[in-house]
Amino acid sequence: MAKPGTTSHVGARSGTESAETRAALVEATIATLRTEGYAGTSARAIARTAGLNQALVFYHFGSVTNLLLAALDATSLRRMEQYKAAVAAARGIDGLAEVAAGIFHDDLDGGHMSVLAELIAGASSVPGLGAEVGARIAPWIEFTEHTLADTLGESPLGRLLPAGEIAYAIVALYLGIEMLAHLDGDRSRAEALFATAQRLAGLMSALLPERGADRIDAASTEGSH
Amino acid sequence: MAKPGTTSHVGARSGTESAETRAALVEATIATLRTEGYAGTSARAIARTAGLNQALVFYHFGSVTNLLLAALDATSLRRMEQYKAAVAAARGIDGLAEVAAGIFHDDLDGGHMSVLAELIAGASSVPGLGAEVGARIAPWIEFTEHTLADTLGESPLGRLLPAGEIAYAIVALYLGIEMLAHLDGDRSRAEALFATAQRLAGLMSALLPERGADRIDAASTEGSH
DNA sequence: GTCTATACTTGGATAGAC
DNA sequence: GTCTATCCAAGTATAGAC
Repeated sequence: MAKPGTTSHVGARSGTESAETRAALVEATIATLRTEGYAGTSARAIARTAGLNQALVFYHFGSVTNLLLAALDATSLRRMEQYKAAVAAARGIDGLAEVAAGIFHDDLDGGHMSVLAELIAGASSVPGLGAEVGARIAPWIEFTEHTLADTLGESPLGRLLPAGEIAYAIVALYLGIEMLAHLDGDRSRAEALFATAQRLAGLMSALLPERGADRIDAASTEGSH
Repeated sequence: MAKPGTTSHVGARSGTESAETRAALVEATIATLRTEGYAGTSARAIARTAGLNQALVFYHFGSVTNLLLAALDATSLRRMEQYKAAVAAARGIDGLAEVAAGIFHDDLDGGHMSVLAELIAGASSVPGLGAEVGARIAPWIEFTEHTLADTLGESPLGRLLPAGEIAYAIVALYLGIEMLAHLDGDRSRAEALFATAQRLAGLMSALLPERGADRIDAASTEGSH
C-alpha cells in the first residue's frame, strides 16, 4: 500500500510545492491545536485553517494522527533549538531559572507547549499515540538532565540529587503548570511561581560554587559523571 | 425546561431506585474514563459499562459533560476524605512524603487522578468545562497549602517559601507526573521519584524542628499566620 | 424510570474528476 | 497534487412506547 504520509514520502523532491502544502498543514495543525484543543483539531478544521482541502491531510500524512505527530515534531524541534541557545547563554542556576521563566512565557504565548499538552491529553484515546508522544518527550527529559548535571553537577546539591529523577520531575512540573494555566486561562499564578523560583535560585546560587558559569564551552568535552 | 441533570434533580426522594441508577452511571463514568480516556467516554460507552441504556445519561444528567463533572465530584470527594485522614495520621515532613507516595500508588491503581487528568485533557474542547474543572481543583491547592503551612509553617523553610505557590507547584507536579506515567504506562520513574522525595524528606526532617508532629489536633484552633 | 427507535451532526477516510 | 463528492461510523440528544 505504501501510504504517503507516515514519515518520508516524496517530500524531498526538487523544489515542488508539495513541501509547501505539507508545511502549511503542519502549521495549521499547530494553530488549530492551540485554539481549538485536541478534540477540535479535525482534518476538516485543520484544512479550514490552512485554507486547503480536507483530503490533502490524508494524501500527505495518511491520517490525522500522523499529522498531529508531525506537528509535535515540528514544534519540538524549534523549541529545542531555542532552549539550547538560551541555556547555553545562561550563567549558573539563577540564570537557568530566568531562562525557564522567559521560555514559559513564550510558550504560553506561542502555544508550543500547548501542542504537547493537547497531544498528551488526547493520547489516551488513540491506542498507539501515547507511546509516540512519550518517545518525543524523552529528549526533553534528557536535555534537562544534561543541563542540570552541567549546572550543579559537582556541587554538594548535585551529589545529593539524582539528576535523572529531578529532570523527570522538572518536565512533569512544567507540564502540570502549563495544564493548570491552560484550564482557567489564568497564568498569573504560574508566573508568580516562576518569579519565586528565580528568587530562590538567586539564593541558592549565592550558596553554591558557581560551577558551569565560565565553562559552558567545555561541557561537551567532559566525561566526568 | 428544568433539565433533570444539572445538579440536584429529584435525587433526594425516599429510597427510590433512581439514585442507584445515577450512582451506577457515575461509577461507570469513572471506570470508562479510566480505561478508555476522555475521547472514549461517550454516553454510549458509559451506558455499556453500566449495563444501562444510553438515554438514561441524558435523562438523569442532561448532558455527558454534566455527568463527567458529577464523576469528578464523586472521586474528588472520596479522595479528599482519604487524603485528609492519611495526612492527619502523618508525622512531620517525612511522614507527608510517605503519604504522598502511597496515595500516588493508590491513585494510579484506582484511577482517581486519571479522571481528573482526562477531564483536564478534554477541557480544551468543551467551552465551559475548563472553568468547571478549575473550580474543582482549587480545593486541592488549598488543602495542600494548609497542610504545608501546618507542617513547616514556622520553620525557617516555611518562612522562606510562600505556601500558596508551593502548593500550586505541588499540585501541578503531581498532575504532570500522573500524565507522564499515564503516557507510556511506565510508572517506575514516577515511583523512583517518590522514593527519592521520601529520602530527601527524611533528610530535611532531621534538620527541621518537628513541628506539627504532636499538635495535629491543635491545628484547627491556631490562628497564627 | 427505563427502554427502543430515530433524527441530526460531525468526523475519518476514499474514489475519481480535473 | 488538489479538488468535489460521497460513504460510513460514531456520537449527542430527543420522542414516544412501555
